[in-house]
Amino acid sequence: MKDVKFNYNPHISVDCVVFGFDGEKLKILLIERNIDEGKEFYSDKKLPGSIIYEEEGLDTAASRILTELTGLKNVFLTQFHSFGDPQRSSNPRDVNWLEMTTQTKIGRIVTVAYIALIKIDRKIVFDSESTTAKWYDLDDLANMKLAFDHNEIALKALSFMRRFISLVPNALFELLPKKFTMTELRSLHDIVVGVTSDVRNFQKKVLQTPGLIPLDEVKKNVPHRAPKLYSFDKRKGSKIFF
Amino acid sequence: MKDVKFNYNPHISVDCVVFGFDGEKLKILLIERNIDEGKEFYSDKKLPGSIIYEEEGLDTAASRILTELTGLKNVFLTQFHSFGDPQRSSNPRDVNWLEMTTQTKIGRIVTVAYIALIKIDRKIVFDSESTTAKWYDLDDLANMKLAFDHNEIALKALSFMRRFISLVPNALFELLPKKFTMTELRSLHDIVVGVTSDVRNFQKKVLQTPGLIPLDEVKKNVPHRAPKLYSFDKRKGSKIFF
DNA sequence: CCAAAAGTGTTATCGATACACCCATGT
DNA sequence: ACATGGGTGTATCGATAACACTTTTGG
Repeated sequence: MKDVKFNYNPHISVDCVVFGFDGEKLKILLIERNIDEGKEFYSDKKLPGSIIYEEEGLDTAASRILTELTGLKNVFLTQFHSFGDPQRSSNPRDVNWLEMTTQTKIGRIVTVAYIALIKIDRKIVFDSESTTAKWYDLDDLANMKLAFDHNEIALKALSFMRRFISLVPNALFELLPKKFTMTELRSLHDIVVGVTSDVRNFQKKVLQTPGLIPLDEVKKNVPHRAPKLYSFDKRKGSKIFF
Repeated sequence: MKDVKFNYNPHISVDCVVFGFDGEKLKILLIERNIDEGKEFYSDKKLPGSIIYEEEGLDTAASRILTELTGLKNVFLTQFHSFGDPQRSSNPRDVNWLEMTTQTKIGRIVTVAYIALIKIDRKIVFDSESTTAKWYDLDDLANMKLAFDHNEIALKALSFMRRFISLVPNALFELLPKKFTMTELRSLHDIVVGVTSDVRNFQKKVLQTPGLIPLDEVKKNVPHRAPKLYSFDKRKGSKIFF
């Protein structure tokens, strides 16, 4: 063992990259951060996250964060990567903000990042204890400068999510409302995987999915032929989870 | 922000699950840990790992650990999961050992785990500063009680590795010597993926791999027909890495 | 000459792809 | 009646899977 001191004081945080789908585009949930800089307010965005509590597991921390933020429980949540560049929390604005909100002297932070997939139609409480969250187009990410290295985290989350969906397509249903149309499913799939599927072939394949249930019901209030609704029974779907 | 104290003192470690292949079986590299318990010595095994240094990135820490342990550089190394159960480092034997070797009071530890794939024939320095490492059959893992939650980590590493190889089969070449036979490649592949491939079909597919070079050379000192040798040029292989 | 593993092609089956027209509904 | 998206089947192609005998070498 080298003569190295290990008594510095790092912190561990969990951040969640929360994805949604509004029927047309992929969305990401971001928190607005307002910083009082004396002469003016500075405002930007960040991923939902928190330093983990002393006796808290990582998965537990991630679902706590989501529940505090959105009021939702039983959300699809999976860890995907940890970020520990020593410089990642060195921006003075970030450091000040952290020490203000935590009331603690903060040195280095290692962040364990999670992906969450949520049904955007579930009514969400967006004002937990003075933070506000909003959905943003994923496409706009490139033009936003998020706090810390959250741009990098979100990008990596996106590429992980795409890979994950190709591996476990059933996870797509986490992003759709309980009842959805074939077209919704297909356009979501195509956006995520980055292809344009043939309508008939897509349908053919999807109808073989165990757990997919065609309902005796059509979507209402559409200005054309009403599309059939489907739902998905998780317990019957094959789960190749981790 | 809740009224929660964040000034407890966690530590972050990086552990490496190092895989090798001896021509027949998958191997894992473990470190022998000897604990002086007063009346007797207790000895068990653990994954190679270390608390990260104060100014060290995660990937950097992982390759430092590997270099210190084996003398190897440029090893295939990829992060796969972080472990942060609050109870995971609560075994008194583990705590004592940690505090002895680090000379630091250790509370909770979050571990970022990596997978390494190495060519078992590269000559390896196994005695770095009083630790000894050895290759063990992966099959024997179930019968060994490793330190901390290292059994769990190793198991998860294995399942990650299998999935990873199915996705990026080229990574198999990281486990083979520079020159290898088709049979070696196939049996390695079959062990990892858990199938038994047809000899001819396997050959057909593999020969299409960009970067695979048949050599004008055969393996020597075999008690039967000498098999052809192949090598693999990484730069020409398609890399769907992360 | 015997044992042991290496090397080598063809056929059948299954899954993936390409493709175009009529239908139901709201305005 | 028309505009808009919904719904449906067949034929081709390519990839994967099945399958067995001859060759080389060392002992």
